[in-house]
Amino acid sequence: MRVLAAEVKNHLNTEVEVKGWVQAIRTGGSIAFIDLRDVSGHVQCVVAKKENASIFEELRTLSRESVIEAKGKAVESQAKQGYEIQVNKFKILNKSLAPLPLGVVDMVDSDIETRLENRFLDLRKPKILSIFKVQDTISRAVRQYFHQNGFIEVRTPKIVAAATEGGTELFPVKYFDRSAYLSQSPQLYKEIMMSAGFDRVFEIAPAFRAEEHNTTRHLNEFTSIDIEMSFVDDEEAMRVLEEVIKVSSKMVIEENSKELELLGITSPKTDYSFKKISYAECVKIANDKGIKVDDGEDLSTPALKAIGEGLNEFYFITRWPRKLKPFYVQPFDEKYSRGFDLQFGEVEITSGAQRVHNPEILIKNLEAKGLNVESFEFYIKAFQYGMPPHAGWAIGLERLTMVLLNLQNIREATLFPRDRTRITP
RNA sequence: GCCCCGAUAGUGUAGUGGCCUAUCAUACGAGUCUGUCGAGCUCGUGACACGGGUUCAAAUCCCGUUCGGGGCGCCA
Repeated sequence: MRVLAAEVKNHLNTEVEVKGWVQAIRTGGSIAFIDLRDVSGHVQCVVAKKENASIFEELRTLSRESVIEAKGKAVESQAKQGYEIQVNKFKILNKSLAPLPLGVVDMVDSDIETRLENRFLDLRKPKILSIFKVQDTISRAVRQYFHQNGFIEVRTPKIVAAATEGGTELFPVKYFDRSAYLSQSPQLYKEIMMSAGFDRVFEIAPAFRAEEHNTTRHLNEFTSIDIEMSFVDDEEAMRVLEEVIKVSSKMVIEENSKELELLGITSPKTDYSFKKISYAECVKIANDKGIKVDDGEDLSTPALKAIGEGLNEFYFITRWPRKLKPFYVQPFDEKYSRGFDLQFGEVEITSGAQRVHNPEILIKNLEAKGLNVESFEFYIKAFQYGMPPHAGWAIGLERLTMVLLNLQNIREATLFPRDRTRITP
């Protein structure tokens, strides 16, 4: 019966069997130690030559990162962990080649490129694994929250006929004898689900953007956590968003203390204030800090840096000018909209809004943005037979992971990032 | 789409026209060692991305190619 490395301490003075990777080998003339690592952690295994010469020989000639199974008695010892396994049975399940393309526990760090090229090895590092354990907690927390609050999980098509929002570039795909695109966002479909009467939906799914951006916060394929709610306004959507983030960071703190420590997050913040700053205020703040922004112009990265400076904190930017937001965003007045962004420092985490629910206004907005109304017919139709008022938003899972863990590059928060130059591994 | 930068052993680096037969660490290999845990010690293997040019002389300067990193725009 296999025991995980982290569980060995609960089986002292009994025979245990562990399976995993040989992380380190330290040999003396007649005693050999190996650190065996699995998903839970690592444990020291020891063999003395005089007690078992053949195992001793086999152990000392192993290559690092080979996969083995070892049986023996778990005992208290002078090992750093306070216990170890005295191996009496041992089997190599698969040898590793040497030297390794990158060291799993070496003193020297590798470049991000080397790491991503050899991601299977990079991911063996307990610290890197921790990122994805935390990401798992986040997605579990948001799912749990949604299910507890009346949301239905849905799946919308990722192959679409045309651009949904304009603006961003799409990846074309061949669809039999027609051309189609990879979906940039489930926006139109989750709104149609409001017309369908599902009341509240969420979807956690990939989104594809064909922009040739080359930054530490953009991916060409990312995971979008999308929601849409009927009969609510922008304020309620922001309240739900705030709760979702609080609930997930709380669960991370509760369940991932070991991982947070490995990642160097010693005192995770819990009391985010979720201040609301209007677009107009943001323009003023940026200009006061010497970053010129004209009223009505989009907030540039330097402007967002100035606004987010020193704010190690989530905050909303609300009341965006209508002309800066997509056609489906509900107007607030002549000039402003009910669209909002959630920022963490300079990074945009979420974009959301109360949506237009009146089909005439929708058509007017489409025309005003220069979009082809005909190609949105399937969508507009859903508005013409009883569409409730609704609001929603989308969070980038990788971006959320990134800011909660203070990662410097979004690729760190993705197993196999798809960026400007990478489609493999 | 625009702009900037980089490429030296498996990994990460030093190097600024001659002292480079290329530094150091780590990894790897051999040896040594009964309690290691970043093991120690001895010895060894191993690299200037590719192509052209300048020069008496190029890792170093120039041009091109390839690969990569980053900033802006845009966005999650």
